[in-house]
Amino acid sequence: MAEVTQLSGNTKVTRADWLHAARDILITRGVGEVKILTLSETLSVSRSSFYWYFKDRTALLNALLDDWEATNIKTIVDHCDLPANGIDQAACNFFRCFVDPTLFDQRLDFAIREWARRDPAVRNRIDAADDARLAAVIAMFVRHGYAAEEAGWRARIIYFMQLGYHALEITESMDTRMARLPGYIMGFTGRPADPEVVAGFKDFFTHRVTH
Amino acid sequence: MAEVTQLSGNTKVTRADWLHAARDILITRGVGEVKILTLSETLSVSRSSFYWYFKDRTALLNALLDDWEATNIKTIVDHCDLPANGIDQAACNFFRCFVDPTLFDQRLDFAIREWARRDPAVRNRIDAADDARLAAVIAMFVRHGYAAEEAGWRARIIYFMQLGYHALEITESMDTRMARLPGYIMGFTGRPADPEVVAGFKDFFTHRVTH
DNA sequence: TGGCTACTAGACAGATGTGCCTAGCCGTGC
DNA sequence: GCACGGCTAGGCACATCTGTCTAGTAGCCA
Repeated sequence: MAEVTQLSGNTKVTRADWLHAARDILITRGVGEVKILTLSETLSVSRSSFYWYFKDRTALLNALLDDWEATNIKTIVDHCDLPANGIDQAACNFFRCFVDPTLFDQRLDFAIREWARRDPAVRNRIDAADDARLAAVIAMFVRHGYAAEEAGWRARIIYFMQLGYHALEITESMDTRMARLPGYIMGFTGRPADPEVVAGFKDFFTHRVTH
Repeated sequence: MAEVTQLSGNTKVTRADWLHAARDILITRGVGEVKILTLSETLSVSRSSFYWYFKDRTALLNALLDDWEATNIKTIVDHCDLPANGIDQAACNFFRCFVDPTLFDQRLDFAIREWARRDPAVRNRIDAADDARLAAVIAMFVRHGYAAEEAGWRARIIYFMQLGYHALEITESMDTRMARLPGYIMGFTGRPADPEVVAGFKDFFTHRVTH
């Protein structure tokens, strides 16, 4: 919620407030539930005030889509491009995106996918996002000595599996998930994981979450 | 659409017609778009006629959920339990569900998942479904000589990856998908696939689709 | 002080959806 | 041949959401 006292004039909320509230609803309830009436109630502002900041509901949705595109693609691609000593280390870099919600918001990603089912324009944009991400993962495997073909199916397994994991929205303790990490790395890369690399990832995770 | 001429009395559509139309919308547009008004228009029937077959909209949605539960869990569990000479064969049995839409409707499964985000009761039912399916896949690996722990993470990789694959709703030719099959089996099981098994699966696929 | 700008409130019209009620239609069976 | 029961049509009341229009309000600056 905005700091009302710091706003000039008669202003009660900002454009960013509308966007933020809309994003929350998009994630938790889906596009169909992103309603100006509901948002105005949660923001305690008149509904008609919305039209000062946005032309109409579509303009709001487009802004949400732009925000998603700007962050959720780049994060994965960047993490795949990070330097790594071996493929186990590289895989862990990739995993970072998926255990740290500040890096990559999977719930937002799935909300967009659901939206894409109804809107061809959104469909095109998320297809492009998947292509870009998959290309980055493939390049990661190739860089660590995998042949193009093997890199292709390994990249698909690791990327699709991460998506599938979050599609389930499993509520699983991080301990049990971490316990399976060496197995996952073995499965994804075909090579056993260096215990130090595994320890390093667990370290990253605990530090990320605590603060 | 129903064979109107074969219906007795003044009947124009059956309860099954309403269900079928609702299912189509649920899959293509999501729960929120399952509207009695829309359905009545596609069925060319008065909207109020709906209330003869169903108490209200909720009753219709519950019926859809029951139908999904009755088919989409059993199919996967049954295919995991099929006899197989090796794990490559067993994996192919599992894959059958995902290449034959008549066996398992992934789009329906994802429509239910989206619905679960808004409805805790649906959430519980799909969680139970995932547990049952995963248990069946784990048992499949154990039956083919994998230790419990390895069976656990391998089952998760193969099941979550299939879900992730369909979460993307990729439009990929079956040829390119089939070309990656030996690689996928290698990745999922950790063992190379018997070429005969691969050929057998391709055979199953072409025969299933052509008729 | 008084006008300007940026923003907000509330009323209105209209679209779309639900659920209920009543009247009516049409084969079937007495 | 007529009543009955299964099914349908359309109207009514009500709720929800959108977008527009007009009036109004609070700070800023001349």
